[in-house]
Amino acid sequence: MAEKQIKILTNALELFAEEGFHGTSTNKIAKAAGVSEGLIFRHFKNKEGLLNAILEQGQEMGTAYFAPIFEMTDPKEILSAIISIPFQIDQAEHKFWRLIYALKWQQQKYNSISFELMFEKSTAAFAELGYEDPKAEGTILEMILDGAATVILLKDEQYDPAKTLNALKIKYNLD
Amino acid sequence: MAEKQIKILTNALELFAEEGFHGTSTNKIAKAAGVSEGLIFRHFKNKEGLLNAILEQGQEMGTAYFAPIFEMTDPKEILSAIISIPFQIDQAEHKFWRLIYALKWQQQKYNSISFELMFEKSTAAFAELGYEDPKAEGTILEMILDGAATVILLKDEQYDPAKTLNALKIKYNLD
Amino acid sequence: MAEKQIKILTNALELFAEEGFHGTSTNKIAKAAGVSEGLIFRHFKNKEGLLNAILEQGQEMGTAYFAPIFEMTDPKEILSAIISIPFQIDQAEHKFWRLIYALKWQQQKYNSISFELMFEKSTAAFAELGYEDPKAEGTILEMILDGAATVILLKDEQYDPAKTLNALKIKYNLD
Amino acid sequence: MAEKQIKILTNALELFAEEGFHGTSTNKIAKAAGVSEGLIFRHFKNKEGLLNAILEQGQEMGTAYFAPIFEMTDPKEILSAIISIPFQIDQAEHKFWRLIYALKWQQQKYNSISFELMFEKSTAAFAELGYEDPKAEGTILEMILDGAATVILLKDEQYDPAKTLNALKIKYNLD
DNA sequence: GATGAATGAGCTTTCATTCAT
DNA sequence: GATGAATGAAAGCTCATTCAT
Repeated sequence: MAEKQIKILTNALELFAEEGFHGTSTNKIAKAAGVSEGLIFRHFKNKEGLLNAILEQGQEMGTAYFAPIFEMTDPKEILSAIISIPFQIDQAEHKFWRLIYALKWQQQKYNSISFELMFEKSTAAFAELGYEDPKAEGTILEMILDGAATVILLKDEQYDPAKTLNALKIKYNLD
Repeated sequence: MAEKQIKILTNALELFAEEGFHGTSTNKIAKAAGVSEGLIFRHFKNKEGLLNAILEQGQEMGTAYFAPIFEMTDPKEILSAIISIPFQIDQAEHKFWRLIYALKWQQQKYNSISFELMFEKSTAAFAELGYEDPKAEGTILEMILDGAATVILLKDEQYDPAKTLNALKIKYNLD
Repeated sequence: MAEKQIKILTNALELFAEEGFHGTSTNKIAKAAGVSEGLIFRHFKNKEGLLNAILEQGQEMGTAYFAPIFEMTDPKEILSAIISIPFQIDQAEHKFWRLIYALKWQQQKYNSISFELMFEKSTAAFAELGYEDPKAEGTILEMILDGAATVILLKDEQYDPAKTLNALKIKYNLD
Repeated sequence: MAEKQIKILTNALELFAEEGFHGTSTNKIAKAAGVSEGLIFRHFKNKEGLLNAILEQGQEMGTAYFAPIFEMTDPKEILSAIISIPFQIDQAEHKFWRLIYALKWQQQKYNSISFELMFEKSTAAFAELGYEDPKAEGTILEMILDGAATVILLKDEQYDPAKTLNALKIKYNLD
């Protein structure tokens, strides 16, 4: 991929994440990337095409988190892994996940299937561990994941990730 | 407040919640409200003024949830009340909260102070109940609230609120 | 004439004079006059009707200056009277004349016939006094009148009217 | 400068001069220039920016008139040169000066400093020539310039420039 | 007479997109 | 590949004007 193409992707990601898809003009992206506005359309055809390119590129990032979990069998290990996901987001991926979560609220189209699968996986794990209402537990875990992502992505500095994750694992007897 | 003014507010809320602030044109709002486009600007001056009017109007709704909690003293009662908040959102308020949560992701300006205060209140309650790391517990509770709101507002039909809330309370010995 | 009607006329005159006809909105006039916007149209039918009302009202002011001159017969007296006109504009009429002169530049429609007549009158006077090129002298006098009005109406404070008028009269042997 | 950019400037100048800044819509300018309306804003950012561009471009025209005068030393030559200025406006510059003079009446912002300097220069010349009240004479000259410009720019056809200028010079013993 | 809600046309401006170079 | 001029549609907003009260 050409250098300028990457610059467009990077800057578009950042702007989309911060100011929303509709709130970001192609003009602004071009200026941020130090590139002519026309070039965006040579590379991506559409503004929406640009968004999709960002999403696809991030897809791999997502499966890197999820794939290993789907191969686990020990329920405690599974839950521990799932619960740790949001706490592992590193600085480089921050903007991408911020975009993913922001898009959730804007349109239905941008909803990954991986999350659904993980929900089922966790419900099964809770069942295996003898929880009374595994489906409710799965829902709660899903909430915790969404909530953890929200807090981590929106107010990073105000909490201690290690301690928080630890307290969470204790709550599920996973420590 | 004039009848048409209310129609504008109601329809704008709905559209903003569904398609985002930037994704909703004043033209679309006017048509949805059965009103001339100019009227929007006579009543609210700005598109942003319209958003603020919606937010201010909803402010009262927010304090209705929070105010009673701030006067409670029993820690278990406090936590139980806080944890129940997202599950009490009724259909009429649904759109409003969807908008509030969507806005969280777009700019810092739209962040209520009530949430911060509630976080402190819950941390104090955890401390009083003898939790080992009250601050971490407070953070987790905040995550659960954010996550519950996310799940409730975005995929209402897929879970059983009563059972989920119950399982949550059990987890905190609040049942 | 009703009190509010006068307020509209006064404020419209002021605003038209300062910011131009097209540069002044009826909304601004209404606010300046402390009156509802609708009232303007009840009294004057049109924005242009309002302008015409101002002009007609000022017409009398104009003839007050010109009428006596048209009855004079002594050429020196005539020229002296004509030349003095712009220096006699008092504060109350200032805004009105500013509007008249500003309108000159905007459309042809607003050109008074009185000026033409005065031009002829002065040319006749110059002829009677034996000036070599009375028509050229008339043109120059017209220029001086226009120029004096321009200076007086646009930078009132920067000159001494008495001395200037005096020097002018000397130049024409009218002292 | 691109061809279309010039077309915009030329047509905007003409329209502004004839119908005023506020009386001319960008739509009308675009149509007159045979250009899309958007292009105006790509090149000039603002409607006001377009006006400024016209003014700046004309600035040079102005200094072409004034610069040589500021270097003269002979008082008679100076006065003669100053007095001739308005009579030298040629057809190509006509519209520009019409705009300049029209703007004088609308806001203070559009007032050139060159005129002030010339006023001082003429006052000094009158003093050197032994006029009794040089400041009053300077004011009168300023009036004549403004008035000449007014007559020339607004009713070009109705007078004989050569004869008028000549009569003026005689009046000042400059012939 | 007077208000202020309401309108629709038109305004300035921005936007995503195209195309010649 | 890359630019930047150019477009047309649509955006947000203002305007003069009308009308029920």
